[in-house]
Amino acid sequence: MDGSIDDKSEDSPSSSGSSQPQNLSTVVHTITAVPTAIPNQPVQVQSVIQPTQQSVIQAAGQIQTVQVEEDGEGHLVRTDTDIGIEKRREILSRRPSYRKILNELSSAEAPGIAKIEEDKEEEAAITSIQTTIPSYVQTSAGQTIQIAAANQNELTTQGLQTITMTNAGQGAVTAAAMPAGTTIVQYTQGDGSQQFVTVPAGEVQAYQIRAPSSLPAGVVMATPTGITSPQQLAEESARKRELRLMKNRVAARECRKKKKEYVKCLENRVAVLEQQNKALIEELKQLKDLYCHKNE
DNA sequence: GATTGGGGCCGTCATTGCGG
DNA sequence: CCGCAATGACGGCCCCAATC
Repeated sequence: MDGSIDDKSEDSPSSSGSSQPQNLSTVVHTITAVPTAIPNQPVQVQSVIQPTQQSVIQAAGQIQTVQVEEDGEGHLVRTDTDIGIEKRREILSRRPSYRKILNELSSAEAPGIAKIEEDKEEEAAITSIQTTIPSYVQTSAGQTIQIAAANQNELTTQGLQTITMTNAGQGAVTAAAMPAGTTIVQYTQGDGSQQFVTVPAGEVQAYQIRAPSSLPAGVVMATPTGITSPQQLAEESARKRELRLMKNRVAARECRKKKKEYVKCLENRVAVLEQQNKALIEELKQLKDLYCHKNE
């Protein structure tokens, strides 16, 4: 009975599996406080609803004003009248997005925390390349095709440094490993790692190179036209697999990065809330003293 | 110096939810 | 319904500190 808030719905974000349906619509925050310390009337208490990672999507960072009522046993019970239960259930069933969560957190408070942008600039950079690539492919007859960015500095900062198409017959590094005539699309990521996508022999001219907006920065996808033989089909599926793995690799990297930022953000938030809690306890103590002295 | 246990990072696979 | 991005889970690798 020291005025501390006993939040029974609190749960660690990582401990809740995303596949389990959440049944957290009846969130009751029981606030154990000394009844005599608070006048017998509805009290405005600042509480943060953060029962699971799912709810964090909507609730994290929001200091929500809630109604608190006494339950007859000296406990002050919060009643969630301001959130529709159905809507809440719907919200809770959604899978979390660290980006969304972080943006919620940073917009709700802590102006110092930078928002994660939606990679619009990266996409813009890629788009500018994709308009350039086809003309290179069509006008050059294999050999080595170097595509240099118009604005090298910008591209470097956006994660795409160079894109080089090399005829394996001339390629110094990959010639030994690839069948004669195989073409490799090489790209370099912002972190310096290099990735390759193979293009079967004789298909260089038949490819349209495009960079869909869904691809991560630095990825150029080649789409074959008119594949007929089983070998080509196999190569195509292998290539698709490579692309999928590559994209997933990048996605996993991004996801981990976001997750780390999210955890850091939460830790900061915990620190802030602990401070607030301390201050509130202190204030409560002072008010209590004041109230007692007045009655004497 | 060899071994071992923990922690971090990475790649891959499976799953889920969303948007077209 | 399908394709895709996001994410959890898992295993492998590497590094480091502690112990023998």
